[in-house]
Amino acid sequence: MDEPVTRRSRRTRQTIKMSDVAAAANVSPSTVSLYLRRPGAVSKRAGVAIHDAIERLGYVPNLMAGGLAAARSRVVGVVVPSMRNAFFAQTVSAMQGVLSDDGFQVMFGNTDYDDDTELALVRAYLSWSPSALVLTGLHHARPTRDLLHAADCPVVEMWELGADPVDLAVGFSHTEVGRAQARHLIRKGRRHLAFLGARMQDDRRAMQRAEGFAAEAREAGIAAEIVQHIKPASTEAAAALLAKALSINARIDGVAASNDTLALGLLFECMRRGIAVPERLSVVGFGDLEFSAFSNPSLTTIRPFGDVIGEEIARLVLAAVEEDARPARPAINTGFVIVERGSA
Amino acid sequence: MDEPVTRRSRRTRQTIKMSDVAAAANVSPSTVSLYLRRPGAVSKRAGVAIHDAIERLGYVPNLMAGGLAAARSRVVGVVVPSMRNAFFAQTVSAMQGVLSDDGFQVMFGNTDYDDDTELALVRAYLSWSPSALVLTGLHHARPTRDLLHAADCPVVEMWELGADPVDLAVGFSHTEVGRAQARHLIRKGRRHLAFLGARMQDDRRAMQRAEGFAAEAREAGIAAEIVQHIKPASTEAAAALLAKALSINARIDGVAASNDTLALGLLFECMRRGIAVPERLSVVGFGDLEFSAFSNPSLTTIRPFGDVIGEEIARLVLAAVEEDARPARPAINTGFVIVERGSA
DNA sequence: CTGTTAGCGCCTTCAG
DNA sequence: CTGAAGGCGCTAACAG
Repeated sequence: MDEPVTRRSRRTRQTIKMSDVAAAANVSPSTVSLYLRRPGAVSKRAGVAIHDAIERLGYVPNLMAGGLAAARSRVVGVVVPSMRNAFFAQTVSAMQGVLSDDGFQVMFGNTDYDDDTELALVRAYLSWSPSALVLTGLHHARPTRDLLHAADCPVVEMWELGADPVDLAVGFSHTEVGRAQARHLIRKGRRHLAFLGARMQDDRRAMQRAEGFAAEAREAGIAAEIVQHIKPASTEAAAALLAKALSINARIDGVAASNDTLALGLLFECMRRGIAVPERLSVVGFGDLEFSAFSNPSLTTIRPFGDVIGEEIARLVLAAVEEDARPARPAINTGFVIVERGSA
Repeated sequence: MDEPVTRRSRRTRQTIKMSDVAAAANVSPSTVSLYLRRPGAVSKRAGVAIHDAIERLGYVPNLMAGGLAAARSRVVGVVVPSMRNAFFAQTVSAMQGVLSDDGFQVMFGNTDYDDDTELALVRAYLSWSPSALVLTGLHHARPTRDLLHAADCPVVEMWELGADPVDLAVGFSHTEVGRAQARHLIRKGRRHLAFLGARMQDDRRAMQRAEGFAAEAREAGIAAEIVQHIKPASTEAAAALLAKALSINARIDGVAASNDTLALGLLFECMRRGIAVPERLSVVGFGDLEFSAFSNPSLTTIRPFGDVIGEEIARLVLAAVEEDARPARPAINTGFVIVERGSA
């Protein structure tokens, strides 16, 4: 009666296969196959019989056999820097939601901002003959790019727009985001700006925002500093950045943060130091995280549409599968909006 | 010179296969296969020749063919309620990290707290002959449970410990978390407790925490209310819950929140209403989110070890694959700690 | 340690 | 609309 230590060895079970269903339904296996792929292409009678047999037998198709024969699997490989990042979690989540409705599965992996890891993941996904590959950003190591160009499936690069995508790009311009941040601060009467960034070495897109910010300020004839902190966003990073910015120019009255986590840290630091926000200092974030509306003052920030990116990609992938081709269309700009709240 | 609309049709490319590598290395295909699976089991000479041939030809193994022949794929199916939830994102991320080092891929899906979606995902994953299935929690619809019991791969249930797991469980006791929350408040001298929960209908585990909380209080001879709000955690939910709790018992001086998002909301609501935290009211959260340390006062909370859960599961899966069996061992308790900060 | 031999379960022409 | 035939690329005994 005791539970055995080992429940069941791998080869013990025998699964029901398509030919079993065919036999039970009195049709040939290829008719079952056809029914499964295009139910309409089979006579009503056969369809019903097959459906019943599947139910009765509890048939589960073997997707590896199917994929092998078709030289294509209903798998989409997704590569993100980090799933712990709420942005990408949201996007991947949304993508998975619409893809799974069409019977597609997502395989995903984190690169942790490492090019070699990205390459390894792309290699791994490629060996599943995926229906599409989705990567984050436009930058990839050379061998990765080569693989992607040689891949016989569509490649989607997300969360960044720019020159020379492999196939498709879905996202928005981070330069424009930076410009929007600067523009907003200037519109609020701020004349001494700074962009504060945490761990921007790893994050090309944060860097692009900083550059857009600086360019917009420059064109408006306003000075703007870019101040960086090596370590990731935290209360300490925020404190260090604020101190550094103010020491460079004590008159700074408007700052953009590389992301909301940092922006929130700045808000708390300001509170601690008795710096009035937004009277003395305006703060603009990026990301519109869950907590950005909670703070006091609440955070003015930029909202990207991470879920839209995911859905849009899913739609593109589905369309590409339909056409059986790698589309080369203009990129899709999912845009962003500025969410005006208390801090700026 | 223009970019064509269609880049490459699916069947145009022909991939190089194992037999090509074998020919190039002057060995038989099975030796290549063996080399790929157990490099040590092949002579040095052959190994080097094969390695070179693979590099030179840019061979990418076809994992579907391999999986079909082996009746098993190096895929782990992971089902979570929502990837947008930082807890699960962290766990899945950690799991993916260690699994991919061993050449395993994770397929993941969100259930959005829906039993039918969970069933569909389990079905889908099963058709890939996965090395393991990882689900969240111990509760599943009947047909799902049946499928899981019949599955010929290990099944891991995570983020919850309790009676009757399918195979393995990795997580901690939410009842104990609730008890710890109550105990902490009592130790701080609080005598009028309440557990405030947002959207607990969907979240069995939050409910378990509430029950543990109430049980601990009861055993200590202290009154404890459980107050619920239908909608998910937000500033509004926090305000409503606090009002309701205080209207039930104005003397309430210690509250536990079903999660940190709600707890943070409570902190802001207290600030708004001029309720001193922790002097007048102590607040304990659950989750130890990124922002829990940021608030002012900072949030005392319970830290689960989401990443440890993920790593532990990965290790179990790897071990089970090694043994080629479904292990039936005692569950793994990853525990939790109370992080004492300003709010309680 | 290496090669030979059979499939794995399904898809995809192609006839009927 | 249905069935028969062949093969997708690889693994897993087994024999040498």
